Amino acid sequence: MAPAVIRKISDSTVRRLSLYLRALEDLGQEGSETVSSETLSARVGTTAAQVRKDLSALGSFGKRGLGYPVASLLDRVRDALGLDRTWRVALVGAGRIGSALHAYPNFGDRGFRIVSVLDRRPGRVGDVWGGVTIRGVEELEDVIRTERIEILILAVPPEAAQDIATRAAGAGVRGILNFAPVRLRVPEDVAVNEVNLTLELEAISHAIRRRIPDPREGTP
Amino acid sequence: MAPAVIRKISDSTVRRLSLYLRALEDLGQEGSETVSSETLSARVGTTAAQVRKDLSALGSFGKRGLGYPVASLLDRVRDALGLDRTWRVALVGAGRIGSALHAYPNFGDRGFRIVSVLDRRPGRVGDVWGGVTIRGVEELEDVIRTERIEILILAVPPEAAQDIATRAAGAGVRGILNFAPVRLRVPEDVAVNEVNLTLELEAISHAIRRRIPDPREGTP
DNA sequence: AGCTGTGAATATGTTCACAGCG
DNA sequence: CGCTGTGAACATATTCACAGCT
Repeated sequence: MAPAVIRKISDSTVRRLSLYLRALEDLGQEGSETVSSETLSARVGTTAAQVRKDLSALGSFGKRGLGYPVASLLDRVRDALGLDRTWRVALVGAGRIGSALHAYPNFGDRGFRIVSVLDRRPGRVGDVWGGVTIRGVEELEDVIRTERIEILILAVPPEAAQDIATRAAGAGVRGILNFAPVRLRVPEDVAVNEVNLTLELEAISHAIRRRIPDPREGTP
Repeated sequence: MAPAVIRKISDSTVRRLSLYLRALEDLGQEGSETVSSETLSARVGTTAAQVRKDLSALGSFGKRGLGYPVASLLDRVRDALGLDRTWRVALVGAGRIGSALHAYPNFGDRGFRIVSVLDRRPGRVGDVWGGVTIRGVEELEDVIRTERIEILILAVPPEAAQDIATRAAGAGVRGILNFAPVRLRVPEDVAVNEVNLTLELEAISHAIRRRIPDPREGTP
């Protein structure tokens, strides 16, 4: 069962698969047994052809004339995203962003379990967050090994990020989600994803400027 | 003098401009008067050719044999991103993510000023965050107009996001940074950027799986 | 008929390579 | 020389369009 993913899945397709997943969960909830590429594309804001191309990377199993069976498509998409298991995640940085991420319910729903929290500041160490006691960042390697951490969420100041990433990679972490606005250098076999919040606002700022000027501009 | 937008700048270039900006600020801080495409590319993790292509969209003013003057390049990049001014931003959603974003220092450094905070929950309304009193979300249109809000940061539950986006667009907001995992439908003249935290973790999960194939997945 | 799956066509983004200026 | 600026080559991603299954 569950044949391996056959084709190479591109980055942009992977990101859309994540969107399809959410839409499919909703459709399942609503009782749909089957869904067409047209319907799915409308839900996530792309085209029907794009959906078919993306899903064809998971193998062909849509029913012509009918659409895709929601339940098995859900399974396939979850498999392709590696969500057919739970992931052991550590959060480094117990500041405001760390706190928000720790409480973010969607992570747990998708199988990402934050099983450890670390912080540099002695004042934070020993605090308990939802049953997890915050440990000092000097214990990083130890935590990764004994807790079998695979993914690290980095929510620390930029100047601390590279050192932690290097140590984490050395201790065997396989992926890092980085919120610090610095480009991390890590070994090739560690997957890194950067979330740069200021960049997102700057992209909006640029887009607004390129569009039709705001009629209110110039009015005091 | 108003910044002359010369060429159409692609989305991927805009995102890299934001990275160059941070690198250039660092370089300026370190006292560099000039920087080569090679050096800049190394700092942000791209290629020298890519940097030159990107910067050529801002007009040609690098010095051959020398590189780009850091100070004027900074100005050009800021202009291109629309950062030669401050932006009036409202934050909707005073939960954990909202709280983290409100305290995020980088926004203010780049000219994004959160001048208003709104929340749906009566228990939050009236609280004061850094000098800003939280108002009820029913006052959204009023706040946008009287406070001249141009950009909205949406940090509300997914089921509330579309309604707020629609109302905000109607009241004249020009851009929305959306943290709710739903695709917003807004008029064409409103710039939207989605930040989907679960998607970022899922992309990592997929990448980890692709790198070292699971031994069970060997069957052809 | 209805809708998928996919090559072929197109569009967009990246890298190459080199002419030309300081 | 060294390094930019850029057309041309290449690589990727998206859209089209239609043959073929159910």
